[in-house]
Amino acid sequence: MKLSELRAIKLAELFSALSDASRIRIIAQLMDGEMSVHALADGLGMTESAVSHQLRGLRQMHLVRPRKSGRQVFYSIDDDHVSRLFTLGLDHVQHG
Amino acid sequence: MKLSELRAIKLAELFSALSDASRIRIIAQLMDGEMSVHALADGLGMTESAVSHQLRGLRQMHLVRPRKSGRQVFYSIDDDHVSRLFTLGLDHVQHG
DNA sequence: TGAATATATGAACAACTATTCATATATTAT
DNA sequence: ATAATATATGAATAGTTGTTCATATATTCA
Repeated sequence: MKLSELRAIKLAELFSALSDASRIRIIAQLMDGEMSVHALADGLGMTESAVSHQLRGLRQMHLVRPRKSGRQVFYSIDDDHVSRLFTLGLDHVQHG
Repeated sequence: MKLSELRAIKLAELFSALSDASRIRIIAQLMDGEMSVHALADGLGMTESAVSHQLRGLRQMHLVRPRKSGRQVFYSIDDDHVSRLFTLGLDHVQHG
């Protein structure tokens, strides 16, 4: 398959966004519906700063989407591709 | 979604294996069929050592599979999950 | 306005990673 | 057995990354 260097980099960046256990756990939480940064941090036992830093990367890759409400920001899975990538990966890990 | 820490790590490791442009280009090449290490290195403009190092990681994550024939080793995509992950990711990058 | 809360961000540091170079192993041919 | 070829591997190094800590911005409440 012919793949330009630029596109290879973009694709690698996408998978990089999913290449960390903390981010995976964030996505897993969001699979059940949107959540605030605070709730995510609480649920995962991470500092809010660490979660916020990670959400930034996920946001930039369009894997999660923010919705601001008052002083809270609720994050959710951005689109269907993301949950499909996630569950497909999980499949591979489970009966790989 | 409830996800054990161990499973989160495994999933992150899977995506990590796809988180580098060189490895993505290797996979892209293999999408067309099996190839020797030498042919991969030639086609990608990488040293055979670098390719071999990367193939090791891909092999360990069961993303590619080796077939030894004489002194050559031909690599191919290990299973269907891999090509599906690859094309799904490509989808997201293209019309994301 | 001022205090409190929620999130974001920059800098710094430790941990990890991809490549290169040198070398090792394995297979084939002479 | 020796030389040549294909691949693999260990060590070293440069570059990248995730977390923490301190601080900044934004919003609500009194």
